[in-house]
Amino acid sequence: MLSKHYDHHEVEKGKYDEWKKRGYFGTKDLTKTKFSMVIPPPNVTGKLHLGHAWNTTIQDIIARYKRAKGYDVLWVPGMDHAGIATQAKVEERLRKEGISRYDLGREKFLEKAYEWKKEYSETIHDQWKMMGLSLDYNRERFTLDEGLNKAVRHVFCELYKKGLIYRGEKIINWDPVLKTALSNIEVIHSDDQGKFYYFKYQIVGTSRFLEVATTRPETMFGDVCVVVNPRDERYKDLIGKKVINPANHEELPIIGDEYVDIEFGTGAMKCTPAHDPNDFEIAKRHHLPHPICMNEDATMNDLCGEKYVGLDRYECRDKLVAAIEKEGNLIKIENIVHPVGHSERSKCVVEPYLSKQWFVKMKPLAMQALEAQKSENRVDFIPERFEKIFTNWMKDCEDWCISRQLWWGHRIPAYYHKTTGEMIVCEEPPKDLENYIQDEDVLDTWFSSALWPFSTLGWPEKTEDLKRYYPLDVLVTAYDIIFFWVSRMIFQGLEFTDTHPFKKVLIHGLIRDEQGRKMSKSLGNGIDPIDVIEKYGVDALRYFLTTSTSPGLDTRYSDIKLQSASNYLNKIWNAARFILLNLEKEEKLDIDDSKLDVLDRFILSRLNKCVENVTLNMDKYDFANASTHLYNFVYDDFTSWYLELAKVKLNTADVESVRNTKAVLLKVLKDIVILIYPYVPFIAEEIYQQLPHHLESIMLETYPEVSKERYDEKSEMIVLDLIKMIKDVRSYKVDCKLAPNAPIELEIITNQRPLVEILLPFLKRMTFASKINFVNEFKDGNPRVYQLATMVIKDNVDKEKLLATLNAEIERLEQEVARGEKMLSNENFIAKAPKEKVALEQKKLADYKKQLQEYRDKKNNL
RNA sequence: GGAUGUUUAGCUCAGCUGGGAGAGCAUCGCCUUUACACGGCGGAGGUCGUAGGUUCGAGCCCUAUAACAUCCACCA
Repeated sequence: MLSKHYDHHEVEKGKYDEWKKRGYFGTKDLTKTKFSMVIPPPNVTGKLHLGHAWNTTIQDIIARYKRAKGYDVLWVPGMDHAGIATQAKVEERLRKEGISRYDLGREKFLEKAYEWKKEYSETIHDQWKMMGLSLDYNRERFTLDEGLNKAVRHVFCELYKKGLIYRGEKIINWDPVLKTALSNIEVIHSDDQGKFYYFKYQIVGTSRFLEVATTRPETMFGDVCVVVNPRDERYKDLIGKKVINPANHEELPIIGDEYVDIEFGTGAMKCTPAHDPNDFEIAKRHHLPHPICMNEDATMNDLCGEKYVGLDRYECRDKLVAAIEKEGNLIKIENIVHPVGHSERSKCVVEPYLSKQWFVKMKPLAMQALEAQKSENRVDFIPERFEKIFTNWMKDCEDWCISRQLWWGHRIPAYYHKTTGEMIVCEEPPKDLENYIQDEDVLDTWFSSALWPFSTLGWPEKTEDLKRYYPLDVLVTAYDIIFFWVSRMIFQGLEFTDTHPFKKVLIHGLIRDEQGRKMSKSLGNGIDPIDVIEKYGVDALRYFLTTSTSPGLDTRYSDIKLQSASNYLNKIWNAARFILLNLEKEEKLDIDDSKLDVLDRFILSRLNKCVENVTLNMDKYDFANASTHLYNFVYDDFTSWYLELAKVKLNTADVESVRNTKAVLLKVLKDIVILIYPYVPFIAEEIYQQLPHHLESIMLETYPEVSKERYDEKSEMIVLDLIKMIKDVRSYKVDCKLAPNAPIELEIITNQRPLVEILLPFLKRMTFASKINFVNEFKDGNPRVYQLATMVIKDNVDKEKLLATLNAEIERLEQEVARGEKMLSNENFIAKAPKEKVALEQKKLADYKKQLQEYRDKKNNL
């Protein structure tokens, strides 16, 4: 039997292992329609946070819902090796031991990285278990495992053959701390405080100077010219002349190029082709060289002269500016705020850097993806607006730099001949491998993640899983990785599988702290899901995460909402407890339709409408709305009314009625438990196991179906009338400062006496009425009008008070009548509004008028 | 510089194709009624950011505008 209070520790115990052991998480029935998802593989860098909890709970709800709906569900788990992120963590750990990765060498370092992976994948598994995720562990994958490596090599080589992957020397974003290239989206631009240095460049052969401004003086060692706009009247005569670079006193040509903005700065720009993408383009147009002036760690190289070689770029900047100032060539320094790129991982300022890297040519792939959005291969974004974010990015994304100067990752399958230097790109290493050196670089993590929807199913092999489960039905992810991941899966999927990788992508937001700030390590405002689970239970956490949120929007963590979720679960728990206390063990309880009374028909009607609304919203992946419908049903219709009224029924001597009431209670409870089960599987299973005649587990149950024949407007109307009467008596008692259980007498006038008589025992019990009399007219008191009857609460209050309440009621009705008359006297309304709406308003007006008359009569009779 | 989102009760947020403003929490009052005080019952609380427009009718549609948030972007 259920304990008095719901104890999440007790409830959660042992269930997950049991489910897993019995194989409920796997696929089995090939006759069913398939429904497939893959988990967004978490990085093996550390513990999972609330964002992961949110993301995976959504998927688990979908998986559990779809299983209950009769689908053969596949949900593939896995993790991402997270190249840069993990390597940085491992290096950091080594550094604490006083070792660098170079001390270990590639192979030994990778061993350390695998140790790290093993450690954190265990943590992640523990967390998945805690969250109750129904993942199919038999199909778990890792982005660096052998199968996925094969997929990666295949894709690389195919794209290379098609000319969609190339190696080239371009300006890329260089992270000097991690010493690797980055892709454009791994660079975070922020407006930083900086300085704008104005220098004098002496024009050769004259004593005149050209003023040039820069934010990065240290790059002056790599300058090849000064550029002005040929339409700039001030400078156009200078084109072809030369100036002295104040940094190294070398001569620089002055050239003309339309790129330069006449209005900006001094209108004369220094040009550093190897350290700025625009400058690189200019140099290319003018056939100028592109000398590099920094090393990989952003220290100055030997191009910079003895005084500066080996200095860090910022140290060099300060020294150089001081030197130029000493020579009298510094004009001024302005403080400015300008956009500066930072490495997503190391946070350091990225250095635009000329370097030989591998790139994916994006245009053709992007075009294909954009075209597909207009076809049946489209991916539906939920909410829709995220499609625009995706297409806009696709439209003008640049080539994707995929090579990383790291060790932890998929090594690029390119080989260079030791003597000839010839390069070959091939899936399997060349037979005479001893004559070749493999490319040292590894691929961007996202290169392998992009293949995740199909590589996890065995692609490029034509596996049974691939045939049956691909493409996926839905992908669930937060909006912050649309560019990194979603878009890349889409174009790779289209390119290699000829179909969209998933039909729908469900986008959710990010979780913030209670003040609405992002959770971050530096703020120390992160919340560990484990602590929340300990305090409120995983069911409450899951319920909070998926119901107090709006599609696509961020949400705030809220202790209060978790409390509230936990209270709700306790409510269901106790409703179940009450029902089970009233059931005989193993009693066979089927609803006998011929014995249903108006209350039963009422609750079954409401239940079916609830099931309809919940299902509708579950199918739209609108979990907040779905849960609200259920919540309202549980609180209002079920526990506040049917359950309370059923207590009266259970106390009667009519054995058949009692039995049927129990059957209805059980039916409603069971449906509620199954409806809420996808959100809160642990408590649902616990209650379910207490029900008579249950299956082995709630995981094997089928979702309630709507029975429209249970819809019963008349019974609803009748019970709502009863409810209204009860509520009126209750508020009357509060108004009169009477105790809720104070005895009271009621008088009723009705022309539907048989119906009303059925309601009497309930009215009596719920209002604590000592007497209810049917009368033909009221001698005094305030008549209250209902659909079925008119009712007076007998009391001995004085006339004045009665008059006051009558007047208040009359005033309210007058307002209603005025509203209706105004609306209906509007010719345009009559003419243009839908007929049903007009009819409805007319009926309402008539009702109000009738009521008003009754109240006025009563007042006059006083 | 572009783009998107948000703005509704004290707080956090719902409000579905335009047809009488809702929930949770907080607050006030009453109640230990045998499922639940992690509770029940009854209240109070809103010019729906601002200004126009469309419409018989606008929280919802359109146009401006403000504030906040986020994303994208190579201005030296």
